[in-house]
Amino acid sequence: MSETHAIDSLSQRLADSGLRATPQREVVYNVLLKKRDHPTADEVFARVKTELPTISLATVYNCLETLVQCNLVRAVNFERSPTRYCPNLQPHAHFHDEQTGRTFDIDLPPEVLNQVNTVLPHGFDASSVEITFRGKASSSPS
Amino acid sequence: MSETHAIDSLSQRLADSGLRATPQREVVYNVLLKKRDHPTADEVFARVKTELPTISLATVYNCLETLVQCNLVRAVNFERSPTRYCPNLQPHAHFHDEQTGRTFDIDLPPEVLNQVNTVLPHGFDASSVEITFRGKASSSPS
DNA sequence: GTAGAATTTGGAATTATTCTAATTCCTACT
DNA sequence: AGTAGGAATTAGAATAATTCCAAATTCTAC
Repeated sequence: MSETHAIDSLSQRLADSGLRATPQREVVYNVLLKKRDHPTADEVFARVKTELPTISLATVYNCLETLVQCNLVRAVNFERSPTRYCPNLQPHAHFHDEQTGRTFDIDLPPEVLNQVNTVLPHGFDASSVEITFRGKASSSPS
Repeated sequence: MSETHAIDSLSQRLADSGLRATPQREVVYNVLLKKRDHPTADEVFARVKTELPTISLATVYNCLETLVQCNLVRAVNFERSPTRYCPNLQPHAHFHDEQTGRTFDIDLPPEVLNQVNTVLPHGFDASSVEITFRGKASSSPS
């Protein structure tokens, strides 16, 4: 996928959501496409500034959020909300209810855990896995 | 598992790591065992204060970190480090190299994704799943 | 009992992010 | 072409979560 192509799809996506394709948004998106090392907002800010020296950090945050909303970018460590603690040491996943903010433990059968571990290529040695669902919990146990 | 029992295992675990069993650590741990709703550090602080009114927030953070290190507690939203962004929209997991701090995309075959989704009980409607490995990446591509 | 280490404390500092209000930029309409 | 009104950007202040620090306290071992 050429960069220009990608930018076209950016304009398209933005337009679909009734948003404008601005230079800032384009440069932010390009920066993400060019070096796919999961940069932080600060790192994006630094890279974008070489092309748009007057851009502000707030704009970078705005653009990133816009791109996430348009489904062009994923935020990897969501949850700027505080770290949560749980004493359940059995292998389990978490379900985060987006409406209530509550977090539920979801039992994780060994065979599922095993299969998940098979996706790691040679050379990746995982000491832990975290599986987090997000969505709506309709019937809510305790 | 009775509470007393749990506290015994707490002393044990702490001792194993050459750490002391203090009232603060015990109360923090008990608070986590008593109400398993994945509280934040602030919430733990509030609950602990009813029993130890003079405890400080810094101590709560210290105790929580100690408990996590002793493998008695899991931190659910690790990563107090900044949110990271990636333009890869294919279903994929992430591998976080604890030594270098780098994050790698790990391809996620549909059948694995499907199996992961089967763990959700009735009433949980997930709009997204996040799978994050942590560990050591020995051979490191790109 | 006392030295030395571990722990706790309160407050300051830091970090990531969001808010705010003012300005600039577009777009659509005349 | 000129302008009203909304969208986007900007800089800096504000906030929230967490960590740091230095002093006081508490243990533990001798």
